Amino acid sequence: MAPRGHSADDVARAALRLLDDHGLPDLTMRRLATALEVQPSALYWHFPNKQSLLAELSDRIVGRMASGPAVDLLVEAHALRDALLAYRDGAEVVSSTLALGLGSSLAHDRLASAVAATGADAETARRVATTVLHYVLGFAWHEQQRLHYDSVGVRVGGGAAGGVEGDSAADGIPAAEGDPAGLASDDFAFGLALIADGLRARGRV
Amino acid sequence: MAPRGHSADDVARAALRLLDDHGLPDLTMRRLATALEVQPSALYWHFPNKQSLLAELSDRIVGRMASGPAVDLLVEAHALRDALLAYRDGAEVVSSTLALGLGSSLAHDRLASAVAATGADAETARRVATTVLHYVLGFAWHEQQRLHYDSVGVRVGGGAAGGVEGDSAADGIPAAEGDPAGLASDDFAFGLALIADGLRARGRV
DNA sequence: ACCTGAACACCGTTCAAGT
DNA sequence: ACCTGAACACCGTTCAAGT
Repeated sequence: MAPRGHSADDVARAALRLLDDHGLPDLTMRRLATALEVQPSALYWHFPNKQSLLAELSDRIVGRMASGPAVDLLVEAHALRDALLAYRDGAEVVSSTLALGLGSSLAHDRLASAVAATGADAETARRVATTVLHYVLGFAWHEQQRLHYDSVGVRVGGGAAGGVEGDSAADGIPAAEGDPAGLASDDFAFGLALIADGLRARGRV
Repeated sequence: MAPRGHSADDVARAALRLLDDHGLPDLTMRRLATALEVQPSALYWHFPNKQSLLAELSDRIVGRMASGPAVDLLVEAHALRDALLAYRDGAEVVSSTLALGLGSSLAHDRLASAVAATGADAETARRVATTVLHYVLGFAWHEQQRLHYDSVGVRVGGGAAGGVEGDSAADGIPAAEGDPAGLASDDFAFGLALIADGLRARGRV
């Protein structure tokens, strides 16, 4: 019953479970060690540091995108969003990992392939993929954050006083009012279609 | 000489300086307190917690966008990027703050105004602004991260082993090869123009 | 109004040593 | 190959008390 002899895969799977159950702030090396019934230091035999563990989680999350050939940009973008939303705080994990230059390039590669399939040159495909990737990551992160503290009921107003005399509304990003679980999807599809239209318009010129 | 009687503005300014000089990971409440020659607990008289302090910094960074009427989407988007890049780790601070639903909506508002100025309805303006906002934040964050560890010389390769048998290249996001300080700007303008083209194409339909 | 002192409950990481 | 034990150098936050 006492589990001795963990693999790196065991660690990553336990971490993914901890992430999904309790969120990124609670995913600490110490809690993970407790979940695996080992000392914190034991984790460093499997991963050199926490960031490389997060990169592994990022790859597993993005890995949920289908493995067949990428043919359609909108399909791939939606698949990426679905993958990010499949785990609690998934968008933040992937976003941060990619921003650090870590993690696999699977998402970017699949988006670029889909663009290239329309006849675009490689450079254009790369750039469009970058645009869509940043859009999807940013949107999903924001969306996931709202889903989370909507469920907890937390909602914060303005910030502390400051010298800058901005008469900012200080209401955070203008919320998708009410957000009956469909509005966010509509907004997501809108932005995506906008970019796709831009790509098509480019083809006409 | 001994500085007694700090204001919230003093704290925010010192924090902004610490951020710009040493980066977000080194911006701790304890280091900030040391810089101000007070005890860490003193900071909690001015800000209820670290996140609200970061939200104030976010507002000040975004506040660098011009205060006149917003007329052009591309101009506003570039102004936002410039504001984010003006402080070390500025994109991450603003990105995280907005993802948490904190900070002012100045950036989104200005982008939306610029879109509305082209005759678009308010709903479309809101959605386009959201699309552009996420794009700019994601792009700038990624760009800033690379600028940073390019200057330090850090570059990381693949992740730790795992169960998922992905043959991923594990080289991070395909870099803007070489990156002679102009490529990133070109890529940024490309994605932006793509979205703007999409908006125009929409007008034609 | 603004701050100190002291504590609480944590972190990530290293490293010699064990089996 | 995989882990323990113990330590190092930190964190954010609270709160009574001081001036």
